[in-house]
Order: sequence, then C-alpha cells, then structure tokens
Amino acid sequence: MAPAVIERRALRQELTSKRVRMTAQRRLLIDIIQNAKRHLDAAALLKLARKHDPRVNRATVYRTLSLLKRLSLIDELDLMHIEGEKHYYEAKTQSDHLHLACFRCGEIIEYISPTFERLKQEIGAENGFRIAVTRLEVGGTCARCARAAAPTVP
Amino acid sequence: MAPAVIERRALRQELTSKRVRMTAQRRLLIDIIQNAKRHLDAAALLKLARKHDPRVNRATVYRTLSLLKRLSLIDELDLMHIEGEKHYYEAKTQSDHLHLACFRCGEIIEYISPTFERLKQEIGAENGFRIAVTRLEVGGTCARCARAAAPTVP
DNA sequence: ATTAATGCAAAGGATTTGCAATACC
DNA sequence: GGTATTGCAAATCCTTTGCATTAAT
Repeated sequence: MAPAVIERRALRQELTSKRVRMTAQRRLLIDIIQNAKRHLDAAALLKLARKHDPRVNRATVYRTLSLLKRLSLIDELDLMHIEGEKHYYEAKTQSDHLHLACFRCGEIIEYISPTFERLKQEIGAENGFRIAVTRLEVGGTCARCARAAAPTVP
Repeated sequence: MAPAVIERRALRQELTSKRVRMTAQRRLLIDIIQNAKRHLDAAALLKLARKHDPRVNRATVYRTLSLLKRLSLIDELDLMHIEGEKHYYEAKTQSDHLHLACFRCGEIIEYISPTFERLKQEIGAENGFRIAVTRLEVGGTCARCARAAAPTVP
C-alpha cells in the first residue's frame, strides 16, 4: 500500500521568498492546487478557480502553471494519457512518488518506493547525470480490477 | 554508459501472427519505426514515410501508431517535453529502458537498469498491480553539460 | 512610477473523425 | 465479396500569443 501522508511545501511562501509578484489569481490557483484531492488538469483548475472568482482567465491558469513548473514547485503528469492528452499537476513533494494508473477503472495509485530513490541515485552516479525532474508512470490493471477480471487466480 | 545493443522484436511478424491486415502503409511505417536511429514523432514519421510513398496520409500514421500502441508493440515517450508537446515512439524492447533527457543540449540517453527491473517487480508484489506499460523519464543536465557549466566541480 | 500580470480573442500545433473510395484476405 | 483500411478535409482538443488594460511593489 502507498503511504497516505505526503507532506506538501507551502507554495505561497516559496513564491514570495523568490520575489514573485503575488496576485489574487495566483493565490487562488495555488491554494486550489495545494488542497486538491485529485490530480487536476488545466481545465479542471480553471473551473474550480472560477467558482471563487469568475473572472479568472484560462490564459492565466496556463501561465501560472508554467511559472510553477519553471520554479519546480509543481510536477506535471500525464497519468499514462488515461483520459486524453491533458496534463495533470500536483504540488511537489519532498520525496518523489510514482503513479500507477489503472486502465480499467481509472484509479490512480500513488506510491513511494525506496527502490525508486536508489534508482535515481544510481542514475546520477553511473551517468554523471544531474537529475532535475523525474516522472515514472505505470499503466496496467490494479489489484481490484485484476481480481474481478480473473477470479480464479491461484 | 547505456548499453548500445537493445534487441527489437520483428513487428511485422507480430502483426501478421495477430491476424492484423497487412497493408503497404503499415509495412512501410513499421519498417521505419523499427530501423529508426532516433526517436520519431508522428510528423517525422510521416515525412520519412512520404519519401517512399508520397501518398501516405497523416491520419494513417496516427491510426497505425495507435494500433501499435494498443497491441503493445511500441512505447510512447514524451522525452520530458524537451521539444514541445509531441509524442515519440519506439519499438518495444525486451527489457524496458529509461530515458534521460538533457535540458541543455537536448541529448536523450537510453539507460537500462536492473534496479528499475526490481522496482517493477516490487510494484507488482506490493500492490498487486499488473503492469502493462511503464514510462520513466528523467530530465536534468547530462554529464558533459554539467562539466561545461561548472568546471570547478571537486 | 515602474514593471509585471491579466483578460481577451485569435492563432497555433497535435491529434482525431466522418465518410466515400480502395485494398486486403 | 465482404470487411477493414485508407485518404481527404474538416473538426476537436489543448495550449500559446499579441496587445491593450489593470494591478503589484
């Protein structure tokens, strides 16, 4: 099972400390991203933001996302394109986690693994590669769907 | 260093054995993918295909790619969006390899890792997740660029 | 006051689709 | 001959851009 607790940094603080101009829109978008219970794409983020302030513009959402990406404050995911070509976003966490996407039910399982951490170290050590971002996504069938599909597993 | 030899399955055989109708276009596209020296996106694939047969259509390229993906004969990569939002494709290899994308020079390093294989096993074992596809992409600075950028590394 | 961020509307790029014509088995 | 695949062109989806306006420091 994946540990449920993944601590998130306070994005707002990070931004002001980096002297990034803090606008109402950014505050709003950041709060939404930080407190999101599921992975949001740009459209979903826009929709949520507009509930609080209908004037938030689509372009602002994209610009804010690219700002946060550039500053390495959020990670971008594809979730194996389980639902079209959109990108999903999440606040960066202290230790990377990987995503298991079930093609059958669409569930996304987050998973932290010491082996993954080791793999990253090896990549640096063996290649001299300085890692900035990693994205490990896995597609397949989750345990529940696998059981449902083949009830006669030994 | 990444091992250079990565054996590729014969896509054409795989297809006919699966009773997929073999058209001239598919033969052409498959051959190109199989013998590609670099990672191709749909547009590049179309361009190469048209050198041999100018009538190959863009839609056919996309349809063939999605067929091959569906049959798990190719892998789809983003290469960390190092060059826009397109997707890249490569014939599936026996053991997965991961991609290191250098943000500075754009080089893509392919890398096979036993640790990665172990990680996949763990995911299956600990989650009961049946893995169909994996995609591990790493973005950062390659050794050469790192050296160039900071010549005074201890 | 200066400079950066926003909204708007239009453009852009990648991918998909409906349908008639064509090629495979 | 029957069915899957293709070409074509238009449509769709996601994202970006130029520019005048507005807001932050």
